Amino acid sequence: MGAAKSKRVPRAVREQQMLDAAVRTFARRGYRAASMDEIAEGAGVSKPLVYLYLNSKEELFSRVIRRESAALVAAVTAAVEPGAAADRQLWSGLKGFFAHTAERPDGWAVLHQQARTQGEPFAVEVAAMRAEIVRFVTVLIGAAAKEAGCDGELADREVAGLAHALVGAAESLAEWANARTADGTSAFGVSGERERPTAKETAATLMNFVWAGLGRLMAGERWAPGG
Amino acid sequence: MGAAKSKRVPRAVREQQMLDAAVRTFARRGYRAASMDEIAEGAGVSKPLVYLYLNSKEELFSRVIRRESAALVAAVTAAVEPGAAADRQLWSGLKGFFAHTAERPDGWAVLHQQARTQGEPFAVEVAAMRAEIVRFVTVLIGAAAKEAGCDGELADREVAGLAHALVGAAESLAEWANARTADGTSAFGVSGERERPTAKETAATLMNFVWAGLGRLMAGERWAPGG
Amino acid sequence: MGAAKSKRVPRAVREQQMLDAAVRTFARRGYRAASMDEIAEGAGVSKPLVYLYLNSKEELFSRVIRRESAALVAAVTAAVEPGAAADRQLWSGLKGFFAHTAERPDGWAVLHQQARTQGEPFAVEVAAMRAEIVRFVTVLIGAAAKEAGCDGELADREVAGLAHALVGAAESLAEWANARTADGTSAFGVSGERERPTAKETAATLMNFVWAGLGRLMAGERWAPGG
Amino acid sequence: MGAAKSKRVPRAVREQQMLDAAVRTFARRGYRAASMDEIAEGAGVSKPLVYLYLNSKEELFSRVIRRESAALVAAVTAAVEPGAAADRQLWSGLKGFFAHTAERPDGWAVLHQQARTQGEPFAVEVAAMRAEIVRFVTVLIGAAAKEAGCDGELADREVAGLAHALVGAAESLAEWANARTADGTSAFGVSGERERPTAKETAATLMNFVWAGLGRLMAGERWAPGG
DNA sequence: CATGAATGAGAATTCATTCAT
DNA sequence: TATGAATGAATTCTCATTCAT
Repeated sequence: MGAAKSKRVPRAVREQQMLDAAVRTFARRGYRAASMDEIAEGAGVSKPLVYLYLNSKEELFSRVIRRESAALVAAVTAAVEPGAAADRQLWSGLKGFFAHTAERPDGWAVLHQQARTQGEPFAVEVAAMRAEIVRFVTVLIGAAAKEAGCDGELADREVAGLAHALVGAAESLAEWANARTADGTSAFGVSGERERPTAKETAATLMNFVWAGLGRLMAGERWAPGG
Repeated sequence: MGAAKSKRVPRAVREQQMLDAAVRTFARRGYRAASMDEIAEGAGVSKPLVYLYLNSKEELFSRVIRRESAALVAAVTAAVEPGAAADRQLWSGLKGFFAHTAERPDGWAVLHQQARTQGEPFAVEVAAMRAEIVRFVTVLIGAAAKEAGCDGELADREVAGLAHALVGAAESLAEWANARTADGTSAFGVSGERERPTAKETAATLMNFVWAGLGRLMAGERWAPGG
Repeated sequence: MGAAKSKRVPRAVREQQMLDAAVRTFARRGYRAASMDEIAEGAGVSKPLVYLYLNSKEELFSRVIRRESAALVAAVTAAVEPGAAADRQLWSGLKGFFAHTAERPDGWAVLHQQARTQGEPFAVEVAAMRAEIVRFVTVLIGAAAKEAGCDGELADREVAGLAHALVGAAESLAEWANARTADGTSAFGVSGERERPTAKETAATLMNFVWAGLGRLMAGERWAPGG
Repeated sequence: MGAAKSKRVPRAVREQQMLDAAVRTFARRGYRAASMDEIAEGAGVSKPLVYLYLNSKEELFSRVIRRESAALVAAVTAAVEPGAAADRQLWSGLKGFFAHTAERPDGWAVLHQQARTQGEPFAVEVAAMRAEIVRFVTVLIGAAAKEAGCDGELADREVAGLAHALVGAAESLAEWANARTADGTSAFGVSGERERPTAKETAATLMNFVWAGLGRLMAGERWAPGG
């Protein structure tokens, strides 16, 4: 386990190795339970070197959060087709999101599960990235409404709510799709009754659900307790 | 601070005091960062007594999870009207859920944020409760489909997916509605631009969104990438 | 070495044992080089107990400084005869000072050598005690001048300077008299050419020198480079 | 910060730069708290170079002590007028001493405060220099006694004691005159009520006090408790 | 002459847990 | 029923020191 013994590596490379190991460890153990010893060993270096380059556990965690945040945003951004219709943009964005989170489950776990539950210094960093994505989705939904020619039907407030719900649902699905048991194996086994869904399938499920609801709402239909 | 000094309290009562303190502490600090010292002080007893009754930190956390899980399930169960139509049952269940999580934010935080991120022994316990709720919702959606006379349109698999998404969305909203700032105060202040939403409002928002989408899906409409 | 194994000792007693060990260790090694491990072992307890009672190395050092300061001031205060003539008071105070520093060489080393060289938080505490003693000596010299009927001859500024010099000289002599080699043995051995001087002798030496100079100055005699 | 980047500097020069940085750092932080990192950075070189030239922290500190000791002795020696009367020699020596310590406060702090409190290897080195100075002063006082024609009055032992006291007093005054606050600024500010005294003033203060006392003692006058 | 990369050893501090009463 | 006294085992972080280039 750990990287193959490779001495005298340039700093930039070593730092990435350390961040890689840190992502793994933080994802599996959580911020507090992760030990710098384990991270150093995972990176194939001694602890002092980790401190020399990353200064402290707190800063290391911050660096991890920032790197994974940036990677996620980049993946989603790269996936969308700029000029396309709103629904296509949303669709491609979702595919990109699910593909990225499936590819880097540890990174996603750190962002979604660990960073958000560690309070002030860290939760804020993830919140910022999340806000950026919500904003993007809000714009898309607004555009879709306009394209559908139903400007007045959806209040801004409602659009924002929908965006928030959509993002939340996507996060939930991503977590579920990447679920893994404690021993690190996938929760979807050959012996299990179902296979791990592909990013495309997951995106379709969500898109389907959301777009249908959206259509009705734009048509002015609401649910009421009385009904 | 803590309970007023009261000696010779019967065991059952003391245990509840301890669990109360533990919920508070685990919610605010997380499992690892919470110290048995703080919990004992919060309960107004000495540490050895906590160990005498609850045996270990791990067992204490388990007990907390089980107590809060049971309370949540009980609250939701008590809220639904047994004989009513599926949509009304869902609606009242959601109200019950949001009301309970709003009333016991620490309990919800322990279940949703802390227990799930601590791996094997604990995550499993919450997962069991969650599965129970998902099953309940699945039945409701199935019933709704039958009531709407569209048996064949929704595959079982799809129903399950919808139930999962619905539960996930509800969790997301509950977390958001109970958000608190680092200093422990509510994120929705008198001076803020918006008030903390009531359980009823939150339930309505979700119900609206979900029911609309559900209706369309049951009518056989789907979104397809082809546009 | 260390206290005999004695379990279950009341807190107040244990704290004194810890402070005793700390004085020894700080005196021999200096603040930085002293390890909490060594102090704990010296006190015959485990490290966590030291932290439980004294909180941190810094606070432990503070407590040591305050305890030793108080003991020194108490010893000097107890030694002077309140109603006596100024010179007798000075004499008895000096005897008390040298006796105390001879009896507790480690305490004196901590105050005089270690605390003063550790900067802000600690140096200030010793400085306060020292200032108290300088003030006391200043008053005595002033009284002596008045008794000798030479009010105008000695300016206040000069009196203060003399007090300062006198205290400095006493400190210097105390350090010298208690000098010990690195292996902890007295610097004045049987085989050496001289015995360690008694407190009385040291006091006499200083008193003699100071009083003589003081007399001349009060008589208005000064040294001038031209001479 | 540190010296301007200048490559390929001859060894002798580099060593002095390192010693300069070391004096600064040891004076401000103490032996233990001073880090080789800080010293290297202060000297504007890499750490390995420091080790290449000075071998170890211990040896570096030794070199510092020896350099500063030698400088101090040289300054005092250069100041005295060889053929002059004893009192003039003492006077000029004191002036030289105070001038030197004022000019190199860090060097003096290392000798007087740090080296003496670090035990065996270092304390001995300063002690040796100090002994040399005490011997010099002893000779001067003896000469003065002879000049004053009072050979028998002062026992050798007493002369030695006086020399010791005189040196101690001088050290004390030097420390006091060079006192600096924690933030590194002089304790005597423009805004303060008094200016930092000049070397000449400090020397006069001490000379005055000592010479007066000395005179009386040589005249055979003693203080006795019986008073 | 000079340095970027790397580490073994040890420091302070915390915490879950137990013992004796 | 209840607790003051006590500790083994980590954990984060620092530092003097060396190697390969």
